[in-house]
Amino acid sequence: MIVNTIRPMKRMTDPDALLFHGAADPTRLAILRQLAGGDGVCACDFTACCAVAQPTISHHLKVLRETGWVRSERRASFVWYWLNAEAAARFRAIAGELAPALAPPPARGLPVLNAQA
Amino acid sequence: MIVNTIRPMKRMTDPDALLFHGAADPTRLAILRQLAGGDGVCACDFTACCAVAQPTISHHLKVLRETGWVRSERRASFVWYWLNAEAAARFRAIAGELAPALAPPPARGLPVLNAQA
DNA sequence: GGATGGTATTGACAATCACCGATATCGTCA
DNA sequence: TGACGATATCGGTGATTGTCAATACCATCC
Repeated sequence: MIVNTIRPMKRMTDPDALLFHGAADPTRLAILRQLAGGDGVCACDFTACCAVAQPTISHHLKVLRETGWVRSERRASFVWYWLNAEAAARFRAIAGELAPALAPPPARGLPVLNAQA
Repeated sequence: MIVNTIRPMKRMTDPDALLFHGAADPTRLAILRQLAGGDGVCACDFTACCAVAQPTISHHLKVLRETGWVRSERRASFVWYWLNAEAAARFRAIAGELAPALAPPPARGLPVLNAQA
């Protein structure tokens, strides 16, 4: 038995899944899109794009930071954010990995295992 | 005021965020990777890749179906799954959109709005 | 028809999440 | 130093999620 009875809480062990989790929210995706447009965005300019309060924006920026999507830097009273190039590159790599040839036709064989239908 | 006090439950309005939500789990990402390798995988072959019970696999397959990642087809007692080419293509498109030039250097200007630091 | 095996659904539970108001922190300016 | 603006953190709440056991569904075989 691999799974023990204590519910081992193994969630989000895959760093790529964590990357997806970072982008899997409308507000965060809007932030990422705004960041992709330019060379850096002030935190004060995110409140316009999403209909959420300031603490919520700050929370999502923290999630994006923790999932590796963005990096930040304080300048005077403002905090600037920009896309982390490594995360974007990794994202592209996964995209290429998941869609190697975009093969549409389904197979016609038998299952690999338990093949005694 | 855009946000009313009743917490309008506007989650997951963006179809792209929904797509990412589908892949934002280690088990589901493992399933997607297994699907990307071949021309179709029997549901009975997913239990090997992830240390979860059969109902959990079935649940994740349902999520992947609902988020547009996979399509399925019954053949005799087995159910076959394969990657939805449209979803993979959409993913590639967003990945390219999020990483247009991978510009690393941060900006040095002032905020677009509220620019009186 | 009955047994069998693969898959989906149901029900329940703990963990996580998105959200906000209130408040704290930090930097600038007068 | 004190006021002020920008951002982050804290505490709480309701919704969603991942997981499993039990069970139902469906197709095949005897």
